[in-house]
Amino acid sequence: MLSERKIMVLHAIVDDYIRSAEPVGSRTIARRYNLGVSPATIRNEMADLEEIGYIIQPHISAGRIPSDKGYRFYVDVLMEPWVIPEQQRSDIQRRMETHKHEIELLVQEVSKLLSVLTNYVAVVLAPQIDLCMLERVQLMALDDYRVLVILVLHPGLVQNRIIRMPVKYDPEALPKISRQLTKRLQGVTYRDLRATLIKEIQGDYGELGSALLEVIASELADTKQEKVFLSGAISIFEQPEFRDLERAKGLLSLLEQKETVSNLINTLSRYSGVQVTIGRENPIEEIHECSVVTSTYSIGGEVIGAIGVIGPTRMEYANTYSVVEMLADSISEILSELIK
Amino acid sequence: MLSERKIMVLHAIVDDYIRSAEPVGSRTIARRYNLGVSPATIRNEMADLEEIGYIIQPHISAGRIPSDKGYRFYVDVLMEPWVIPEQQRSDIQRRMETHKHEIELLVQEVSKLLSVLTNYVAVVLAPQIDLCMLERVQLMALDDYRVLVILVLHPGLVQNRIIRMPVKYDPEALPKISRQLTKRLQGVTYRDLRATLIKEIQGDYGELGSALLEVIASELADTKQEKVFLSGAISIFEQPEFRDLERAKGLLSLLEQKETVSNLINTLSRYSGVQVTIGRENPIEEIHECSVVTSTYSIGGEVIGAIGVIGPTRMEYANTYSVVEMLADSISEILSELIK
DNA sequence: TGTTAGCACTCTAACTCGGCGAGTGCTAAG
DNA sequence: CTTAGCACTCGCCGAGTTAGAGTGCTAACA
Repeated sequence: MLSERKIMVLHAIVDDYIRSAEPVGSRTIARRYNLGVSPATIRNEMADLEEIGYIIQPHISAGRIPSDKGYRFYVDVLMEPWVIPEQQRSDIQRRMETHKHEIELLVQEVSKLLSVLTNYVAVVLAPQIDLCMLERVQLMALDDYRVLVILVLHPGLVQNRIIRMPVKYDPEALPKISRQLTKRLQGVTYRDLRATLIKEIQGDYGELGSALLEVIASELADTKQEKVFLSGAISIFEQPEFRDLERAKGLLSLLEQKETVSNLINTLSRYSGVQVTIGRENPIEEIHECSVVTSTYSIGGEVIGAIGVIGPTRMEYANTYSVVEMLADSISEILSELIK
Repeated sequence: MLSERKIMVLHAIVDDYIRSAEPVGSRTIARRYNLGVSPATIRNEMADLEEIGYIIQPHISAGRIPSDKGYRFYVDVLMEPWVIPEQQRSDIQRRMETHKHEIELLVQEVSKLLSVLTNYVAVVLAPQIDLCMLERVQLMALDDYRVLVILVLHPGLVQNRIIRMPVKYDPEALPKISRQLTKRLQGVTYRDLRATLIKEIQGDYGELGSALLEVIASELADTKQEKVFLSGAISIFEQPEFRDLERAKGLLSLLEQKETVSNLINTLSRYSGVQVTIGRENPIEEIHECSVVTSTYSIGGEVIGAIGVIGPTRMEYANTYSVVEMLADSISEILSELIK
């Protein structure tokens, strides 16, 4: 549909604009990317490209910039994958390995890496326990009143909570109740745990057991909000498009709403593989001038979290794409290794 | 040393400047705070106040603004404590109670409250486990290779980690080793845990025990960095002094360095009670134009964390002071309640 | 029919400049 | 000691100007 030359012109415009953040004029293209034609010819091509909506003229006496549609074409068709140098790859691997012992540290490290490697805002959603299935329940006596409840969830995540019984209890009874609970609750997702517990209160756990269940159920937070790790929020100030304070403020205040960010990344990474969402394709108005590159990561094949990068639509798509892809893969690998 | 009237003038300047962020002129003071004298008289007083360093003239044709020394005098002498309305007090209590079941959520909530109530940047350091003493060690078999290690620390904090043994092990042996370890490690601080473990490897834990100790020691993160919860970073844009992008950037990039922030708050909150640090009194250059109000919180009398607020030197000191004081007290109370 | 040079035109960004207003310090009188 | 009066300083704001970049159109050329 597009002539070879139009594609080359579009490619040149996108590349140049990503690099310089300045509207690209016909003369610049003729000079810098030698297409073998004069500026006048390029002007004609640009007029056509504008007509079909791939590029935009901010004002009449300026060059052109890509539209969302133009970026989309670039990402889908033109972009050449960027290969991360082996050296850097192993650096990254090494830095992640260092933190593999504690999931939160690992996730935080990934977030830092993402922002450093891309120079955009990085978002990492910590492994989501909501849909994890319970593998084991263990109750442990701490003292006359307090009990430590340990919940081991399927792909190797552990939750614990100290609860306080209203009356003294018999520590001897705990192992049996633990076994019973494990049997009953195995396979229940964390999300459904509370409801299930409430049903089970009527079960044959004895007086202590029922009391325990009641306390545990009441102590479990109703909805467990997903943890979000942000890095590089400051980097938006490096982008000329956020030199305008109002716009920067808009994005920053969005980023402070962890839940919104978490929902956003979850929504955008719905499909497997790396997803690129450009400008107005985004569901949130505040980032209609941003693009988001996301991917999911998994433990042992189960998708359990997501990572993403938020930057201006004028983003280094190729580079960002590769980095997101690689980090998502790495984190999956390391986490999966842990539970083997 | 200062005449009554000079104090009134200084008070007026600080109050007005905190409110308006505009240099305060003699006429304004005469009009707004009826001291019963004319602008000319006030000008003379202002000239004196400037001479002894309490106020500053940004440029010759502007009014005066307080200097760090002026703010210091205000905080130490003039400031009238702000009483938080009972209604608000109970609102806060209620919001905190909601999250008391999970320490991290609680801490995060406090951070949000701090920033909302003060309109400045809030920092909350999560309970520091480094100096907590071990109360109990419990090993739990997960499968043929993996062991769940649970460390219960003194004032009711729990750490856990899954470790993977290089060879199959005998789950039956775990309870005994748990008991032994608990006995030996009781009272050791988390910080010293690793070193102590390495020493203990030679102990009489049997082959499995020694192997376990070795793995645990190697899996414990060397230095546990303190968790920092920030809120309201966006609020700095509400402050006219940060309308200048460069300055805002400076502060924001400082805030992204969690470790620096954590050290800062730790240093400033060294003494008990609410501490106010003004402008150049701060150890970090980036916040020489900011003031920091901090306090510590504790569990059962042991100081275990700190909270703080960072804002421009032109800060609502009275209000901020009270809010920091109250939230620090509340969090101590709730946490102490938990371990009773 | 496609390409190119030339040219008039448009629009923005940056700069200059003068006037306005707020506030001061000084002086002299009360 | 206080105050009115006054000359002076300086930052801010808006208007006007200029330079520069880029365009679209037209006409000539291959």
